Amino acid sequence: MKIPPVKGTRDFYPPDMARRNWLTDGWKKISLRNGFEEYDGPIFEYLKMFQVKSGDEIAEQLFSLTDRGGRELAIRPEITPTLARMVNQQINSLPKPIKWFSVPRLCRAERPQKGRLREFFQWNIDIIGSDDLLADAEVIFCTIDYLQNIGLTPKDIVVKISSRKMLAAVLQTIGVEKKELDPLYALLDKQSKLPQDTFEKLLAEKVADKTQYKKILELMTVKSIEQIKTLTEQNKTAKESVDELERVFELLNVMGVADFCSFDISIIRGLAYYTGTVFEIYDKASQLRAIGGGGRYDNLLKDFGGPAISAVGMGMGDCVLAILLEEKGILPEQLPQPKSDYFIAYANQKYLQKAVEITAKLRLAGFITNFNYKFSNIGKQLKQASNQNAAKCVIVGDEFEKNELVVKNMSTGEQKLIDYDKFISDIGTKSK
RNA sequence: GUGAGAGUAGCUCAGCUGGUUAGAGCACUGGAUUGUGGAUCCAGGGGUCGCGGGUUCGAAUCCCGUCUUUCACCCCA
Repeated sequence: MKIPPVKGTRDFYPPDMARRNWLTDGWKKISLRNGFEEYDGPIFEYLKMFQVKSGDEIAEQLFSLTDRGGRELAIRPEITPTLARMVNQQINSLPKPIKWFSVPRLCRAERPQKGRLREFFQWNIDIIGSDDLLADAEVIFCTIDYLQNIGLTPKDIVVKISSRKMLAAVLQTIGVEKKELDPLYALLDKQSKLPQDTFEKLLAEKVADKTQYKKILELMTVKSIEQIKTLTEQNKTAKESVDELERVFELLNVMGVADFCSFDISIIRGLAYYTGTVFEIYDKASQLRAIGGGGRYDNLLKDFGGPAISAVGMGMGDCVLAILLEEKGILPEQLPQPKSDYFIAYANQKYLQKAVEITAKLRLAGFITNFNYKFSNIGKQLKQASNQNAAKCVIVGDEFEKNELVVKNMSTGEQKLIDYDKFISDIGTKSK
């Protein structure tokens, strides 16, 4: 019986696994150098956990199960609720700000399409317990640090940044009621995906007041923060939020990553819990869906039964990123060759035993070492050695009668006779 | 949930206006080469042409259904 792989999942054959590791190792390396510590949680949680901040529609896109004790569980579709739970549990003993990162494997029962699968990996970084704009800037910097590190430039990607707080304040000065904000966000967020006339039509349906409608439309065309200052009569919150956003850009400039960043009023993010800075990373051509995104959220911990502590975070999935890197020719280049240190060849079946012994000694000393189970001629064994990218090949042959081995450097082709005892005593230990 | 395209060897695909035994490249195995690799040449293994039904003397090829997959919509934490 042939059982196919499950829809929306991937098999990672060794070359794929090498790429995946290259990607996730990069996430980890950059997180650490930006001062984040790694955490992880269980791959499943109570179903309820994922229903707290989102409705039933999202619950339909969960892989859920009932365990034998009747508990309703779900495989995690995101790690933020777990993070909130973990932080809440130890909130009083953790030094602030908490800077944590994770690379969880997540599952969502959505229909797969380009850049979206049912199982994927997502890099998450969060700074909890600081409302300083430095935290906002640091999260964005860390994100760019990674993207830049793997070879992407401002020609390839752009981080579009805006502020929920500012948008809310400005919309309110225009006259939009607070309770109308969320449904309006949903529409404004789609502006870039819709043809302009469709967008205008939908907006007109949503906003009955003609003056309001015009002002919103005008607001959504602004290209700089400067324009917003002059666009509306200022109220205190609006002014404050504009200053804050400018401060974030100033910090990003100081950090030397301003080339990657641009203000974009249409960045709102679907999620209701964002309260301040919001940002999304896109490929420059905007051909792909967002590579990642994040922002400041003030109520998340509280929603999970903790204190009202401000936080800012970012999430980036592996699917879209991999597509972009593939297109840019970065991923294939980076594919690490499986590399071994030694290949032990034997010229005659009677030396097999010795070859096994040498292999074991080298392995115990930390060297990646291989040999062939089945005897074949030296040419074949050398071919195998080069296929395995062995740095050196040791040949156990008739020289061994004189207590000698042939050690061949596989890249130069150079080979020499080495006394067996000397070879063994010189093995040393490979630094790990 | 809605719509469109695609399923032929391990992979990428050709063959498709029906016609004998279904092909190529890459990969794999063996040989040329019984002690010297990466190259080259030769040979070999590997297929229920996604599955089921229909039309036909004859179906990989045409028709219907079904499954899978890709892409788009919805959604996007």
